[in-house]
Amino acid sequence: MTGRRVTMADVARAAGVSPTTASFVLSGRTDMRISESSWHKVLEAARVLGYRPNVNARSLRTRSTQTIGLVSDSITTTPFAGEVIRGALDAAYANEHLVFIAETGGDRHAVSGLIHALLDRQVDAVIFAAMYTHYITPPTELHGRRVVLLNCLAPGFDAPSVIPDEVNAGRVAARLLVEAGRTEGIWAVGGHQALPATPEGVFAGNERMRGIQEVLREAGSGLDGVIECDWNSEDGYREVRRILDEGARPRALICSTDRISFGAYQALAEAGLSVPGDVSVISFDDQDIASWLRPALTTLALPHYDMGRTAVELILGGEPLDATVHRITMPLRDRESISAPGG
Amino acid sequence: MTGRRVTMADVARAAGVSPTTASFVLSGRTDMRISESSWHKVLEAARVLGYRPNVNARSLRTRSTQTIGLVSDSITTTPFAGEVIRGALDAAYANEHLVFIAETGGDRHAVSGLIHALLDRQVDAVIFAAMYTHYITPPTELHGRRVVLLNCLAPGFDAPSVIPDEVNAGRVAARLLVEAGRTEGIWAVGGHQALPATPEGVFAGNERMRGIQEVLREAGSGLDGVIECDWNSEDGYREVRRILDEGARPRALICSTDRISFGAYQALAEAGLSVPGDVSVISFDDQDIASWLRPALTTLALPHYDMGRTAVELILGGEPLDATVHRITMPLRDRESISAPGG
DNA sequence: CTGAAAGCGCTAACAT
DNA sequence: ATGTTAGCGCTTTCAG
Repeated sequence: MTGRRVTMADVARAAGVSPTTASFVLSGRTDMRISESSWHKVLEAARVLGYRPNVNARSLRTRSTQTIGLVSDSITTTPFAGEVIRGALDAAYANEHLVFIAETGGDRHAVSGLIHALLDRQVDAVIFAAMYTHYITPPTELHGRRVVLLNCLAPGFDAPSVIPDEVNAGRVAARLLVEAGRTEGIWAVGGHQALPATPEGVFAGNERMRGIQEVLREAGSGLDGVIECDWNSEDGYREVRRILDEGARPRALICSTDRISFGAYQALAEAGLSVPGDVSVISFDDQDIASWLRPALTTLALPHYDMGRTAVELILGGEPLDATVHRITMPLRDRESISAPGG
Repeated sequence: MTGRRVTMADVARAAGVSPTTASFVLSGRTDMRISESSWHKVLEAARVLGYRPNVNARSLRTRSTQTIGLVSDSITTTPFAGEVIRGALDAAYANEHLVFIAETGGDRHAVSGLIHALLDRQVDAVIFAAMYTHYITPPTELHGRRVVLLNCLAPGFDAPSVIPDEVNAGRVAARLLVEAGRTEGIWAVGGHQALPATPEGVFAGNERMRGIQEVLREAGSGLDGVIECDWNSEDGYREVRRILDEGARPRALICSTDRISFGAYQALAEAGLSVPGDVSVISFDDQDIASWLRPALTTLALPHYDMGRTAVELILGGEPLDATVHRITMPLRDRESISAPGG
């Protein structure tokens, strides 16, 4: 764009050496021996002329563009999307790569078009990311390519997956309650996310519930109730209000998302119930709002930054990309919404 | 990546024509006349072989990579970042372009490195974006290049800027209050954002205040007080609580961000004041939380999607990029936090 | 209407 | 230790 760039030929000419020599010193290769003086002359000429390599031209020979594509259904709209992008960007930049971001908006047709657009620009690999943790069947355009799956699983497809460790997050949540002495009156709000409206193959809820049940069982406890509802603040409010109205007296709420917790806080407040004394709340996600709530919400953070970073590191790590599933730890944000009963 | 791609030479050979002919039909050019039969043979061969052009190789001759770079200080972390990216992506894809996203994290050194990385890959243009609406001085690497400034202004730098129309948003906010009969007891929380800690050159607050003052003056009204504080929920809570404790009796709050409004709601609730009856609240930004609050928050939305889209459209629109400032309308989200006094 | 040939900026055999 | 040359996949002038 704008103005002819100085080429390697320009540098070679200015330095009084052949393009070959210039190429060797500029790409810092040592397998061909170059004299001190040539070395210096080339570097100096490059500096003076402000030489910069044309990565695309180079890639024509080397078949590597130092470029990664990240396609997703709607990653930029989701609250944490920025974090996976940021993780990916950081890891890429640390390895002198750049990343194309592409978003399909869930449109099957756009998926194909975007992947082609990426491939046409010779990306070294593509990260295929999903907004919800769920099972997918990767587009055929991706078969046989260097791919990493992000926040989704594709059994039978030969590529690594990077997903949050939901099972363990469930365990940590339950353990926290048990350690606080909250072993009865425990309700799970949001549950398995097993609703008619829920897209096929969503499994985050199931995994969390598995971890939760496992720990509660070991502690000789269990769930008083599981409310299957959508993972938003409105449903959180409505459903918690409903069970309260129906006479339930929960002592602890395990909310599937911070949005549900937000709604739950409102319903609890209206019923004159205090958090964490009357009802303790443990949540998942760690959206911004979790720290704004009063009392601040204890929650297990979706490790989106680490997921983005890990995906890129797998690609650039040099290891072959096999179908391993990488479960990324969901860190506990221990805040103020859990206490001993009445405490 | 993986497996040799089929080249145009392959297509030409399969179709029994020269590379030239293949090139002409595959790029759909009509200035050279090609026979019906050659035309058809080439297309058919391309289809059968699954030919896809190598955009990078092509760009070597055409000097266009159909690629845009978007650099920002920390766009991915900011709540709406996703929206500007999404706007940019949509506009780019509609024109068969792809976009590199790069983030500097505010590090001066990284700015230079990232812009070089972008330029080395021959992007057709770069969008330089800022998290806060403020004045900047563009990095020297960008001088003389095709550039669009996003959410920032750089007087003297020859590139268009795309920013939110804050002045008019201020007018709309004030007008709403006046129309609801809220002409006294109006406080601005957040104000000009003129704090010691605020980075130099931030001007969104100033512009809003200008619009607000202008309309209130015309209505024979004015502000009872302006609270300069940070634009977050904690400060919103603390400052509103403070003026309440000091005996102020506000009838309307103009909050600089939804986060401030969130804090204000808490302080108001604690003081037993109802929204919108006792105190009406008008806000700016339209974060997710605005619609979750009860009553839902009336706010002027930061037009991030449109800003991203506009920036790309300027680049691809064919018009030369002059130093025009494009002010994008901030749409009103008219919800439930404003009413007539006592209403 | 079509093809041969040069060249975009760079790398890599192969000579020297 | 360095230069010559070919070629990556594509476009484009110029001949035919």
